[in-house]
Amino acid sequence: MKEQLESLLGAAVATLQQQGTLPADVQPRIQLDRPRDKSHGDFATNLAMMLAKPAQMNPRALAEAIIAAIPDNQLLAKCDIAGPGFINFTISQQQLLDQLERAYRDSQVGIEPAAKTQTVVIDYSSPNLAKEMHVGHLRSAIIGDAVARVEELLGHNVIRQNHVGDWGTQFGMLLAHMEELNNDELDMELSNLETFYKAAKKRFDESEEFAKRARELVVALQSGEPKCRQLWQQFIDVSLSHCQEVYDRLGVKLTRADVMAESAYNDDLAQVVADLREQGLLVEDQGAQCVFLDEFKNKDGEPLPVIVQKSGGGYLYATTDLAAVRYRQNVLKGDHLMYFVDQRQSLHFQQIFTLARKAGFAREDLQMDHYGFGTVMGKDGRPYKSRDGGVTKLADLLDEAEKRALELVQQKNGALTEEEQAHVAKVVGISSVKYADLSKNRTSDYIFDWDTMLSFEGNTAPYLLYAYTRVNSVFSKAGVNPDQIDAPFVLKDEREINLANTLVRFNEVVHSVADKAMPHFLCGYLYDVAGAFSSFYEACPILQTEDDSVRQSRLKLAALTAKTLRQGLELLGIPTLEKM
RNA sequence: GCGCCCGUAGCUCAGCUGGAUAGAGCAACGGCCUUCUAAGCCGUCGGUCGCAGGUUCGAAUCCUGCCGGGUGCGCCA
Repeated sequence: MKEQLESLLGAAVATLQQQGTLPADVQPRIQLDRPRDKSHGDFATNLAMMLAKPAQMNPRALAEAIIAAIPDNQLLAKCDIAGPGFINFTISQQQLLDQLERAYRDSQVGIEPAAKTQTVVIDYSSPNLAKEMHVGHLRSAIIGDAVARVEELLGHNVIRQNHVGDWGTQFGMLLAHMEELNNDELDMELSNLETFYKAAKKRFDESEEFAKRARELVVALQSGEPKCRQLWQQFIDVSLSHCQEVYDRLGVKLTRADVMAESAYNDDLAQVVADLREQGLLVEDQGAQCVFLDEFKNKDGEPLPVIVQKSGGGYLYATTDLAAVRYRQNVLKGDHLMYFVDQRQSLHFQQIFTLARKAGFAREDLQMDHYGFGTVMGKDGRPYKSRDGGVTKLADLLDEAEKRALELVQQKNGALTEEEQAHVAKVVGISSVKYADLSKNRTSDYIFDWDTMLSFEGNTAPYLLYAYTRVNSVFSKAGVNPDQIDAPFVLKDEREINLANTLVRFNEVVHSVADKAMPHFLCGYLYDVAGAFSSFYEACPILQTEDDSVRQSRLKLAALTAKTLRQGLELLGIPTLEKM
C-alpha cells in the first residue's frame, strides 16, 4: 500500500516536472508517514512543503497541484490538504478489504519478497568455547537469529555463520589441565566448563611449570601435533554440545553445520599476511606486522595499526576476521555480510572492513555491516551479574526463567494439567527472556528485570502469548477452521477498522526490520496487533453475534490476527501456545 | 587526549530518513466479570525531551559547545 502510494506520488512529481511547475532537476525523497492522529488520514506526506522552495510556490498551492497530478487510481478515497501543507491520504475501504483478503489467503501473511534477493551471510552468537555461554552471549544469539529468520522469509539466501572462538591462547591452559586429569575426572570436570576454566586458570596462576606447559601446548596445538589436537577436539566437542543445548532451549536455529570456527581459517592466515605484504600495506613495527590506516588515529593523532601478526609470529583475531571476509565473499558467495557482535567491537570491525576493501579482499559492492548491541544490565544499572558477583551462565539463567514462569502458571491457571503447566512454563519463561531482549532498541543497554519481563502487562512475551491463546480459543469453542472462512470482511465498528488497519501494516514492518536489523520494530508492531485485538475482542462479540455476515467477518479478522501473531512471533523465534 | 554509543514521565522503554497537541507499560487513582480465557478492557494523573546556542516554515530528531554516563584506543578475542 505504502509502495503503491509512493509510486503514485512519484508519477505526480514527474507530471509536474513536465509541466514546468517543478524544476526538472529536483529528485525529492518521497516521505510517507502514518499519522498518529486518525483525523490526518491513513498516510501523510510533507512533499509539498519540501518542494515549496524549489518550486517557488506556497506549500498549500503546491499541495493542490500535486493532488491534481496524481494519476487515477483505486487506492485513494480522499486527499486533503492540512496545516501548513501536509497532504493527508485516506485509503479506500475496498483497498483495505482487498489487502486483508490477500493477507488472509497468503501463506506469508501478505509479506512480499525483497525486491532483489541476495546471499546474506550472518555472523551471530560466535561464543568463545573456552568457557560456557553466559549472559553476554544472549543478545547476539537472539537478535541475530531473529534477523536471520526475517531475511529468510523475505526470500534471501541466508547463510548462518557461528564464528566460535576455539583457537586462542587460553586453550593451552585448558589442555594442560586436561592432561593432568585421568579419564573419569576429566569427564566429570568437563561437565561444568565454568569451573573447569577456573581450575585451569588457578593452576596457571599458581604454577610456573604449569604455565610453561600451557604455552608449549598452544604451540603444539597450532602446529598440529596429533595428541594435542585430539585432546583439543575432545574439549571443543564438549563445549559445542553445551552451546547446542542452549541454542535448542532458546529456539535459536544454529546447528553444528553453521559452526565455522576460528581454527578453520588457520591455514589461510599466513596467506592473508603475505597478500597484505604484496599489496605494500604491511609495516613492521616493534617486531609486529601491522597495517596503518589513515582513517583511524590513536591518542597522539597518529594512524592506528591493525596488527595482523604478533612479534612472536602468532596471528590475531584481526587476521582471522580478514580471512573470514574473504571466505564469505569468495566461497560462500555472499553479497551482504552481517555481523551481530557487541557494540564494543565497532572500531575493530570498521578497521577490518576498511582494510578488507583496501587490500582487495572485499569487492567494492560487497556490503559489510556490523550491527552492534548494548550491554545487558542488572537493576543497579551495572552489567548483569549473578548473586555471587560472577557472570551468570546462560543455562542457569534459562533454568531460573522457567522456574519463575512455572510459579506464575501454577498460581494463575489451575485448569491445566501438570504436564501442560510444565510446557507453558517453558515457553513462557524462555520467550520472556528473548522478548525482553528483542523488544528493546538493539543499540542501547537494557536492564534485565525478571518482574518486568514476566509480567502479563505491557509489551511482553506473556501478554502476546496470552492474546494469541484468546484468539485461538474462539476457534476451538466455535469448532471453526480458521483457514476456511468463506465470507467477505465487513468493517463497521471502529475497533474492527483499527484492527484491520493494524493488520495490513505487517508487510512494511517486516521489511523495516530487515532494513535496519532492528527486531524491536516487529515487537512494537505485534504489541499493537495484540492491543488492537484485545480492544476488538472486548467490544465486538464474535460468536454471540446474531448477524451471520458480521460473525463470519469477525471470525475472519480473528483468524488473520492469529496468523499475524503466529508468523510475527515465529520471526522472533518465539513459539505460540494453544492455551495457557 | 581521541573515537563510538547514550541522556525522553517517579521506574522500564518507544518515537522510523526533521513534521501536526512528545507516546506505551509499570507504579498511583477510578470504573468494567450471570455473556467468546478479567493473565483482559476502559478512563484519570504524570514530561523545561541533560544544558546553551545554531540551521529550518517546523527540532526529542540535524550542526556546534558544554555537563553527565557507558565503552573502546599495539601485539587477548
